[in-house]
Amino acid sequence: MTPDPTPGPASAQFSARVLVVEDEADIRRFVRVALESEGHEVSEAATVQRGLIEAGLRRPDLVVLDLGLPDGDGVDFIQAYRGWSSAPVLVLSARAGEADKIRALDAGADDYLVKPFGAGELLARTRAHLRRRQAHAGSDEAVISFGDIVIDRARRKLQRAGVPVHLTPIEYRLLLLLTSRPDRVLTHRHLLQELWGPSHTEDAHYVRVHMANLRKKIEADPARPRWLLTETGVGYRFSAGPG
Amino acid sequence: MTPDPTPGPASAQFSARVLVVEDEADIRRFVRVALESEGHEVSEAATVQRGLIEAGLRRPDLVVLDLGLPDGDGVDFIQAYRGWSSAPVLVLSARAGEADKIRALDAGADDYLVKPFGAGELLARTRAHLRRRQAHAGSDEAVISFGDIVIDRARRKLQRAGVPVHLTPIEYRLLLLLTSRPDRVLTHRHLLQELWGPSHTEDAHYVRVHMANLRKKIEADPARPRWLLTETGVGYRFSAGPG
DNA sequence: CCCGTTCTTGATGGCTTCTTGATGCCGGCG
DNA sequence: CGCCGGCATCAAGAAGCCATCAAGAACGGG
Repeated sequence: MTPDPTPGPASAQFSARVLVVEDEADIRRFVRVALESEGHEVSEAATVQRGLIEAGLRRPDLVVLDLGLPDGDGVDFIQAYRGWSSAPVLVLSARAGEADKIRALDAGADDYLVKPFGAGELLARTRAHLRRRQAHAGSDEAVISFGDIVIDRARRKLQRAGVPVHLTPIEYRLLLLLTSRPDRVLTHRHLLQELWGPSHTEDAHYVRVHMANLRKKIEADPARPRWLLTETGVGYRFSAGPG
Repeated sequence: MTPDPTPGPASAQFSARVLVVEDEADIRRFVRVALESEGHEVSEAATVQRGLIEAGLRRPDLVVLDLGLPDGDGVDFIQAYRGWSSAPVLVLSARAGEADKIRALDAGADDYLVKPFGAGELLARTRAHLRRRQAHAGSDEAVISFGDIVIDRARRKLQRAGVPVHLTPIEYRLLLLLTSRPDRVLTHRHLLQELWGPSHTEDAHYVRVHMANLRKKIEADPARPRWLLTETGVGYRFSAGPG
């Protein structure tokens, strides 16, 4: 397929949202600093409870998870999280026993790193997971364009006929979700889950309002959309092709 | 509706083709025995050269790779292999240094296991990689076609003689139900249960109305259907074969 | 603490889809 | 030959879904 044109693997990195679930403040800071040095956007949580809430709110691309948390086992987190997300989970643990590793991996974790660990290895492993995730994530181009619209993902900016157009955070994420899966129908459930988290999968109304606002900004005739099409009773679709 | 496709952890395992590239016969055998105990089909190679040839021939779902090979560095293997395959690569190595790990992971490896390692951890990690791979494989192209009809399940689109045809949600689901069981008779009860739930298994009339609408859209002569056949007193059947 | 932006939430009207009843066809059977 | 059960078709009304507007709440920056 598309041969990898990247010269150095590590250089062609992109920025991701990472959630760190860890109760020890020192380690949390160590991990945060390391991840931020790669340009990632880091959020933190110190408990299982809080971790699941943050995960629902921030929708991270990757989770770094400590197994020993004050309010429960990290494996509980994984099982709950896997109920609605498939983002990679990298486990940190002081326990080096094989049984612990197997339990975490079989619960749905993707990697297991024993403390103490080096920042270099942590970052290399996150790169490996994010790289794989990105490879599967449809169009990963930095710039998407259609009609007179140009989306610059790196700068998070959108132009229409050369004129900058402002999108609110939800509008932007909604547009990216749709454009990154051209021609696919994304169900209300799916969109709600991605944008609002697993607890709001019923409020289809949210999507309609924001879709209307988005259409006003990028469609020539919002009442008869050319790009953002409605699939009645199902969801929405970004129609890429010409005509 | 559609249940979460993620199966249980270790239980719902499946058999995969695995290539082991390793020069030490003892370790090769150790790894082979472990993998075969999980039901995988194992092939072996002892050199980079031979490994690439085997990979081309066997098209493995996963590669277990030793870094220290007689005819070259395992990283060479990864780089060459990544040119045409994205199957997960799990590296085995006696070298525990961080620099070695980073180099292998950034070259395209997915995991790095330091010797000596336990069979349990090796298997848990392969399960993690294969599980992820399979989750993504679920979105493979599912295209059904018969006569001048093409159903693109991924895009939820239907074409007739190249012309897009719009189906309502119920029509679409009805058609999928029938086409997914070619030549089998689906009873009224069964169809009603699938489309309307267990509380409407008596209203056979619903099915007739929607079947009529569906036939109008995909049959050349709706009065004398070629694909969606009536089994009087029983239900309906999708007739796949020619003639 | 104030102000502007963004999100949520409710109301309304238009449109699509589904349901439901009426009607007619066909084949089997008395 | 006429009746009857199962089926196809049609069309009207009901129900559900969608677009849009607007007001108030929540949020974040200065």
